[in-house]
Amino acid sequence: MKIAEKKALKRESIIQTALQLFSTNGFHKTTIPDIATKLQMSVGNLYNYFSSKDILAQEIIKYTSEALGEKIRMVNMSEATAEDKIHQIVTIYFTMAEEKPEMIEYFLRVYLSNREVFSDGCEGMVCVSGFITEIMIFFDDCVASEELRNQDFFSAFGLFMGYLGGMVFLKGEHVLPKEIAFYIDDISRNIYNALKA
Amino acid sequence: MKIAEKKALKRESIIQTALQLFSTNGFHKTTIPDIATKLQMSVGNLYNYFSSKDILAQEIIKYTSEALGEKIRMVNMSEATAEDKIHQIVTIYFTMAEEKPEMIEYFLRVYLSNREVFSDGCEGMVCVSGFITEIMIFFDDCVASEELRNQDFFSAFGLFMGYLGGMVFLKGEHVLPKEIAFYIDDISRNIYNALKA
Amino acid sequence: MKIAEKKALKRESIIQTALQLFSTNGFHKTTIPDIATKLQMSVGNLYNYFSSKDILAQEIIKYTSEALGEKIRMVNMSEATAEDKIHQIVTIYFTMAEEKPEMIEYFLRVYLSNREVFSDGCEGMVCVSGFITEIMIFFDDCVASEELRNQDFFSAFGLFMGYLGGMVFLKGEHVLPKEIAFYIDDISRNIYNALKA
Amino acid sequence: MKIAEKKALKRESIIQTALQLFSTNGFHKTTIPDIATKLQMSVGNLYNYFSSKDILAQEIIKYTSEALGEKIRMVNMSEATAEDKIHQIVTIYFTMAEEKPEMIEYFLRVYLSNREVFSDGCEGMVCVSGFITEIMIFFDDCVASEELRNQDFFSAFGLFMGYLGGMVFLKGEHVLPKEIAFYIDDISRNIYNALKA
DNA sequence: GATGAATGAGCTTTCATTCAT
DNA sequence: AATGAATGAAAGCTCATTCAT
Repeated sequence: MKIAEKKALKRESIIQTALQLFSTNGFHKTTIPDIATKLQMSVGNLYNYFSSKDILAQEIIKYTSEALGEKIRMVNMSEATAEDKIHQIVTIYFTMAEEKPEMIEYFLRVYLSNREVFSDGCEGMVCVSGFITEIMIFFDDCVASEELRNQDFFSAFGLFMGYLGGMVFLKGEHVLPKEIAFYIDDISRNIYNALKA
Repeated sequence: MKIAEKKALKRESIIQTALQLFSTNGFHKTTIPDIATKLQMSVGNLYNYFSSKDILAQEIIKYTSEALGEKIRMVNMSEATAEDKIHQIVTIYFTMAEEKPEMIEYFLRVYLSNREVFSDGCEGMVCVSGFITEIMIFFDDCVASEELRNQDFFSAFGLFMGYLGGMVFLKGEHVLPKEIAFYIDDISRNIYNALKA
Repeated sequence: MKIAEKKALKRESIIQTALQLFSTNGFHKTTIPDIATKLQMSVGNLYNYFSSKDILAQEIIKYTSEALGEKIRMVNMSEATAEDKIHQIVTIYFTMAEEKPEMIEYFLRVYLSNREVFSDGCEGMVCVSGFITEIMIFFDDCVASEELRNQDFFSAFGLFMGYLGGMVFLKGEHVLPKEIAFYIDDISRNIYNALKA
Repeated sequence: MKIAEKKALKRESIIQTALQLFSTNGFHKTTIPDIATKLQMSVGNLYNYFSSKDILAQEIIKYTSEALGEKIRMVNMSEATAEDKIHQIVTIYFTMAEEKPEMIEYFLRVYLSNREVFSDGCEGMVCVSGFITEIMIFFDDCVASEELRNQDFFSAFGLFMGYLGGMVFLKGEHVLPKEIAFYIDDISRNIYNALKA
């Protein structure tokens, strides 16, 4: 294996470990030594891969947003109806919340709330554009096919992002009386009703 | 003025100042000296009112939840239609986000994301019950009058809380192309469509 | 009751409460508010009786030394043999350690170890002279009657004070396998053997 | 020199410096910055060696107890009479009080009196077992050879520890009219008389 | 005499980052 | 590339003492 490849692999393993720790314990409660220890790596070497804790946090949000966006791209490329696509997106989101909760939790507990960490380097929403772009494509397509009502994109985006994020937050607080998967149908239907033409 | 009254007033002024600083700069980036300085008060004296930074944060979320819940109680007590009530709630929320943004931001940037701060003392959602209870009453009433479809409460609650919170988050990120008030009608309509019978 | 009397009574109740708290929790771990609270008294008022925490600690050691000295004075005034007097003193000391352990513990845990507190006001051993004086009289009497060997007073005093204090320390550490009273005979005998003519 | 060796050396130099400061100024009056400054070391780095001030205090008592125990082990291994061994132990103790007073003072002024510091980690007397064990061996040997009277170990241990400690305390208070060495013969004789068969 | 809110210096501890090896 | 000892500023919190009421 080439050196560059090995480096890329290690870079990704750092991202994944840090992602998990940040999500679970919070950005400020996770220390660089914590991350290094879990990786069985020295702190000094970690700094060879990411030049600061903030930069690391920013790379994680890009990575996560890209991963989520990629899944939604599949939906966009399919020939399904709007109603069906909504159901698929909700399913993807909640499945991820079940199987890789750290990704969604990172949005909620790290990105959302540590403005100062992301202000230099993630202005606007550039670091989450991977995800937003796909939602935008989905929405535009369905408006073009006259399945969804034409309205300001952010009204629709806020619904998706806020609703799904909110449910995962409630899950994280252990206040949901049922498994998150139970809500997929209800929520898909609510979203479709809200947006349909 | 009685001493007890003066103490209560000072207590509230601490809550309001801390609320603003926590919302703006984040919980971990706001120090006790920051709060004391802004209040022209000594650090030691602040601890005569709140025994720790965490306790202060918890008292703030209770205070905020109560204040928001009270406004929604007005709506619940009115004789309006479901569609109208939704519009009123959205208006209240966005008006508050415009006029007292720190309250909503506190939910998003402090309460939502610093689990460890609220885990001892705000288990479940007891510290935000003031707000949740009113949303629950609103929803139950409208289901009873057959204006809204009967479904799991959390599916509906997640929609409200998540959607509105999401929009305010986007506002805070300065990515919304229009004033937040502009979205009131669209969003009310979306929510009503999502939930109507 | 005269005002002066009331004041004296309150003064003594402060001494006793502070004595107990200092002995149990240590000088530095006991706060003035702790003492005031236990006395149901305001901190401000406590300062009307003792002008500082250090002064209070000094008054306590004088009080304690006086109380202990008084008991030994009884022994000195009796007509008993040296061997008997030693037994009586040991009994007094261990009985006190059982019934009012805070007095002995105060010697061990407060007076012994917080030099800086007693350096201004209790130089030499003036604050414990009440106790020392009586031991000195006891020793001189028994030497005069040729029951005890004549030797440097401090060699004898160190034996008494150190031995008895050491046993009470061991008691406080819960390492003694028996009740402290069990050791009275052994220890009296050891001391008598050590000092007898 | 290996890194591990250098670390061990530094660890010991911290122990010695802290030992001296704690003994002289008391545990609560000695701050971590005081210790770091004297070592020309940063505060943060000191915490790389000892995870808290309490832990440091505990390591010191173990170290001191071990050092003292080792000297007494020499006596135990010699073929001397009981009377002679007592004289040797007293000499060792007083010589140390003269030459390395901080070790003895640490027992008296730090270990003896700051119970809360040692309660978690030094329960019973485990942290001073190095010293106690040797005294126990000395006593058992001399009882076995019928030179000393058989009695409860703690009666004998309290005599040694308390008497010697008491004398060093008096020395520290500057109330002894003579050098401490002057008392060696008297005290050895008193102890021997107290314990002999 | 009595109150307790107020002060603020000072404490222990943490942690992102650097750099000699 | 890899190590981890070292730095030091800054955090949360405490508490003896004062003083207006």
